[in-house]
Amino acid sequence: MLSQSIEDYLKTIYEVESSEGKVSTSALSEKLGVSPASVTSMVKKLSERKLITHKRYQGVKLTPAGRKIALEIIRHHRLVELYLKEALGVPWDQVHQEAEKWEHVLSEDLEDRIDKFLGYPVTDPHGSPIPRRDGTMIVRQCSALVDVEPETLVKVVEVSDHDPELLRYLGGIGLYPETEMTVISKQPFKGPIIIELTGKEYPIGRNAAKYIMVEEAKN
Amino acid sequence: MLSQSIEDYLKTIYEVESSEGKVSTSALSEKLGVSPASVTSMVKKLSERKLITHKRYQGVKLTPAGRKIALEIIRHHRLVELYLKEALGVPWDQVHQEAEKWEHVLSEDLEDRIDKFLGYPVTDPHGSPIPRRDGTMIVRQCSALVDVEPETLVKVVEVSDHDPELLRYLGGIGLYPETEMTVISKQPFKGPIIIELTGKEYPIGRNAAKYIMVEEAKN
DNA sequence: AAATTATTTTAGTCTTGCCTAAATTCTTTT
DNA sequence: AAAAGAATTTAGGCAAGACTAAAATAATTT
Repeated sequence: MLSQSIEDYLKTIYEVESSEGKVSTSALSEKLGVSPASVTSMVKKLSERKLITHKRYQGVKLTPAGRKIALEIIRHHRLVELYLKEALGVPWDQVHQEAEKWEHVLSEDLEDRIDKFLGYPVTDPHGSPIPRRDGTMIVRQCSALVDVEPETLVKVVEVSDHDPELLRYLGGIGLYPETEMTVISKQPFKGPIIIELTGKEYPIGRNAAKYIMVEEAKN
Repeated sequence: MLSQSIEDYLKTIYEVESSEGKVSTSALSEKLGVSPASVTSMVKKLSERKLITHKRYQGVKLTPAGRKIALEIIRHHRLVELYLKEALGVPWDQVHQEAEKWEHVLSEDLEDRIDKFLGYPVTDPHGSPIPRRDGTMIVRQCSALVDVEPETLVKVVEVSDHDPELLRYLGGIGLYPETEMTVISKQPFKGPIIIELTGKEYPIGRNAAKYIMVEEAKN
């Protein structure tokens, strides 16, 4: 059995690896809310257990074994998120923090029951793909809303779950995964991006727009 | 926030207090699967926090504050047991071990949602009463099956959840809380108790019969 | 290239919750 | 009432996982 701490590290390493490529001690320190020194010592332990590889001063990489575990945890997390929303009506801005705790206590049996209950879903409430049980995951090609040219019809693929406030705002205007919308304009001087959705226009800050992933919709 | 360990201690103290009256270090040591010395040191800590009172060599007692917490944990445990059975079809002999983990990670919000989903239930799948949110609990008057005189019609009130094997056996013969059955005879020399249930007769070992609580049914 | 700054690692501590072995205290038996 | 036995507590340690402060290394600026 792995400790909750180890599971959190592996999950976070996977996430940083996907979003930033390189996984530095300081990045982990920041994401995990733990001192850099603590990261160094845990990194040492994970290396000894062959869950990651590490070269001093050069960041870490998951081994296949480590990646498998990371994806199991992420699978738990995303299944739980969707389950809480579907079965218990938990609002989508709250599912993340609940799932942070549940992901560590989900048995295989319960995982299967939840998976079945949900009809073997492929994405969570934020549009993130749910890893399959065998440790594979289908990643959809998409770009950040902030990088899209104006006058493009796009479909929302995924929204970051890290900021509940953003999620509440987006939910409020009806912006969910699979929603189609048009990018109207990008205001100058780092101003907001204006989108049109169900006939109305809304501003989205550039920063927020980094966390909204979209794909071009065929017209 | 209380550690999982502290929550387990308080819950166990409550349970031993109810079933045995006195709560000795060794009883806790046994139930918690921990050395007596470890119990002593945790007891010291819980006393300092005013969650229990303790007189050297004389056992411990919950304070009102400690009892409140114990009942919250037990409420979580029992709600989760019932939820897993009702919502996800987990067999009644497995819900206990799952709930042992979930009870520690259930938020107030989720507790309420589950409670509502279940229609504000008053007992768990084993017939144990679910404590109310205010820390009160209704205890039903009942006696152990092993103490019932033959030729009595009884109704099952509660079955201990500590032994999955027993639960599977009982489930197999259709013996659940609220089931009515007749005690036919008690075989001599500590032999089994014979009960009749839906027209068939079944033997129940004396030891098992200690863990089946019943009340006299009005004929 | 040297100096400054930023990142990472080492060294040494702390807390929690467990352990074993030994000492104490209570209980029961003789 | 003394001895034997059982239960409890004390003493001293260990592992996990965090911390701070200081040292080492890398990266950037001058």
